Amino acid sequence: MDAKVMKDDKSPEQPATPPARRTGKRTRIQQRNESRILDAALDIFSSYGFRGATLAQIAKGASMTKPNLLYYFGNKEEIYIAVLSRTLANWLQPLEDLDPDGDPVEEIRGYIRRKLELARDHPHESQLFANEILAGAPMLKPVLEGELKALVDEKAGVIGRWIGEGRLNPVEPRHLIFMIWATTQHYSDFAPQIEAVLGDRDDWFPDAMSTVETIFIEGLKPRP
Amino acid sequence: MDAKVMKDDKSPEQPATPPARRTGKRTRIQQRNESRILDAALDIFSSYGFRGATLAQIAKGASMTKPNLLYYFGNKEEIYIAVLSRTLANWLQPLEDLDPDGDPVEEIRGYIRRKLELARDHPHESQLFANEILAGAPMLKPVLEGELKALVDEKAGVIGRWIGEGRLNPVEPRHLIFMIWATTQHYSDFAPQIEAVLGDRDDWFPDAMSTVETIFIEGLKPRP
DNA sequence: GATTTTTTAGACCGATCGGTCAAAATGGAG
DNA sequence: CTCCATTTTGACCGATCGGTCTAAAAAATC
Repeated sequence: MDAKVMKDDKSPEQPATPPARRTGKRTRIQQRNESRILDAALDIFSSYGFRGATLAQIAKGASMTKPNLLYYFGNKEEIYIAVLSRTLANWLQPLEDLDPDGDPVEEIRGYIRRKLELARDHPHESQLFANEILAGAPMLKPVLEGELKALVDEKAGVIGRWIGEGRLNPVEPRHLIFMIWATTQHYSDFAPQIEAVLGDRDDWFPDAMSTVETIFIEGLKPRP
Repeated sequence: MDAKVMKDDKSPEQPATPPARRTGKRTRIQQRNESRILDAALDIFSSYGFRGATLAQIAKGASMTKPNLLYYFGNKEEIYIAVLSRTLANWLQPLEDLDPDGDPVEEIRGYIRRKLELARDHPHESQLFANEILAGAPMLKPVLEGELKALVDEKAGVIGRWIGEGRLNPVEPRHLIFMIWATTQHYSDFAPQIEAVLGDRDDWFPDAMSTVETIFIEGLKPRP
């Protein structure tokens, strides 16, 4: 397997292979089963990665037989790519929302909050990418070097300008972005560790948010 | 597989099964091969996790045949546990070095530096734990709830005392520790992403260190 | 209700998985 | 060199992997 997420620009979520009725549209059964498959696949792939996941697990999670699963997606890699693609947009959205014309401190506070809420509400999506990148990002590398790098470059420029105007402490903008990714995604990716250390309380969000916010905001706000 | 790293306290690194000569000591060949196996296993397990890794890969990495590998370790899980155990000490060391009697800001600066150097110099060890935890920490959970939780509780107490004395800004100490773990380990675990975004320059350390240091230190230093 | 299309699943396939075994090769001590 | 413990390996095993094929069941169309 090697690197080709997001080939077709049209029909952003259509899973390639599955049959199209004589009347061009997709059946309700198709829609239901495809989304059930992608949901189950996200569960499994996000825990075990591409190699560690098995079609049997995914089929079971989607409450169907393995051949039935392969009726909708040609092979394992196709499912994996479909899951990655479906998740990619949500993944990039919060950074895209960083507004160059907003107040620097408030924009960064908002970005942190959006990422942390994403970590709380959709941990599997974060874990999916974590597994992919740990394995060397074989499928996602082109995206990282393309779309992601472009987006980071753009937003790093914005942050750099804020710093140049003296509205934020001088830091390397790209590494600031990495830090925000790291701290927020940590609450998804290392959830078992956090639960173990905190003692399984699932109300970590307020403390996490206030601590992360304090460090970043106080760390970035220029001293008067 | 389920949860039993670190059962025997004596002989901290002895891989259980392998034969002991009539004269009690370990052969040079044993030592050489065992360490080659553990090195190779770290490479593979850290990329693909327990399930995704194969004995054939590890054997190839250790330049031996698969049955030969299984002459030294009884099965896959035994190798995995041995690798986790060998890595555990280094993993916990930096936090243990946090000195309650030191200057709070300097202690935290030192802790960040030690963790970031570890991320630069031994990325595979970080990735190994990342994979284990992403998979739900099936083997490591007892360690997380035991040793790790105890260590974090202790050091959180220290940080809490510093905060009580007004020597650090008020944050939740455990989440501060999580943040430091997250930001530093990020440079190991997400290395492909960082390289992709930065454009493959491998001199990220200085910028990373100064940015991380600025945010944390300025974020924690009480305003006069 | 008949017919055609879409969906489902049982049986099965070669490849690879983790692991075994017995026999050959090697190493070290006398 | 001899002898015996240690190490190495080729052949092999059942289970599971991703994936195929075919035929029946179920929907949709007429």
